Amino acid sequence: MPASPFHAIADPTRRRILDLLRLAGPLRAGDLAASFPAISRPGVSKHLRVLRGARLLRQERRGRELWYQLDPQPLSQVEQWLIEYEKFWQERLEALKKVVEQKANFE
Amino acid sequence: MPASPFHAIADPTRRRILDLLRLAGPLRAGDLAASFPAISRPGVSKHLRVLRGARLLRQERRGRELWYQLDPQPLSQVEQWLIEYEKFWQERLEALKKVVEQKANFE
DNA sequence: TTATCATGTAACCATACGGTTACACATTAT
DNA sequence: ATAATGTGTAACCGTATGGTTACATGATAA
Repeated sequence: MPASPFHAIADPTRRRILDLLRLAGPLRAGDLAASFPAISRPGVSKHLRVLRGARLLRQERRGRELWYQLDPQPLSQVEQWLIEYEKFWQERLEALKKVVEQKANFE
Repeated sequence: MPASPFHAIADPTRRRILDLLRLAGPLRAGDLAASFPAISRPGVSKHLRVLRGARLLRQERRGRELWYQLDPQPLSQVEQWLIEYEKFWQERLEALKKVVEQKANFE
């Protein structure tokens, strides 16, 4: 079951992990764990597992180190879903604009 | 605790509820429940509660009926987060393009 | 070869989640 | 007044989630 990206990004810690990889480039599992002093290393490791399940991470083993890199591709699924809502609220903005203009004509 | 939109859209049933409201316009709680034969009415009601908590729904009482309407505004929070990733993969595509062109020069 | 390091996993725990049935409460219909 | 309708909530249940500590494994360092 390749977990959905919607579920993967629901957790704020997981979003921060993705942000770190996006901003800092590839990082080792230990680097990531060290970035979350409030959570134990295995705790972070479990989040990495979820992100891997959603295919949001690529991993490369270099000796005993494991480097993680962001693969944003599955996020396009979320983006696709959101696009329909952008259209929706664009229409609502258009409607609002008309109402405001209408009102302006009366003042 | 105004639940985050990230969490609200993590569940597929809740996404379908939002889709219904987006496509069909305002609907009564009962209409929505009827759209999910596999889930009991209180089950759907609990999903509505979560969506309300994320401020994704506006409700209007009309007699004993309760009409729900989509308010997509909080989704912009998700959109904002995603935009940074679009930039990121755009850059990766650019890089890929260059690599491919480079390769073409050698063949 | 032995110790150390980097990492994942297993087992466990408390809480959240998604579902159910039974109930409560207004509001409309009879 | 009483019945029926529309809706939310409480209590409960099994499973998932996010966290922990202890352990296993593979790769470098001494």
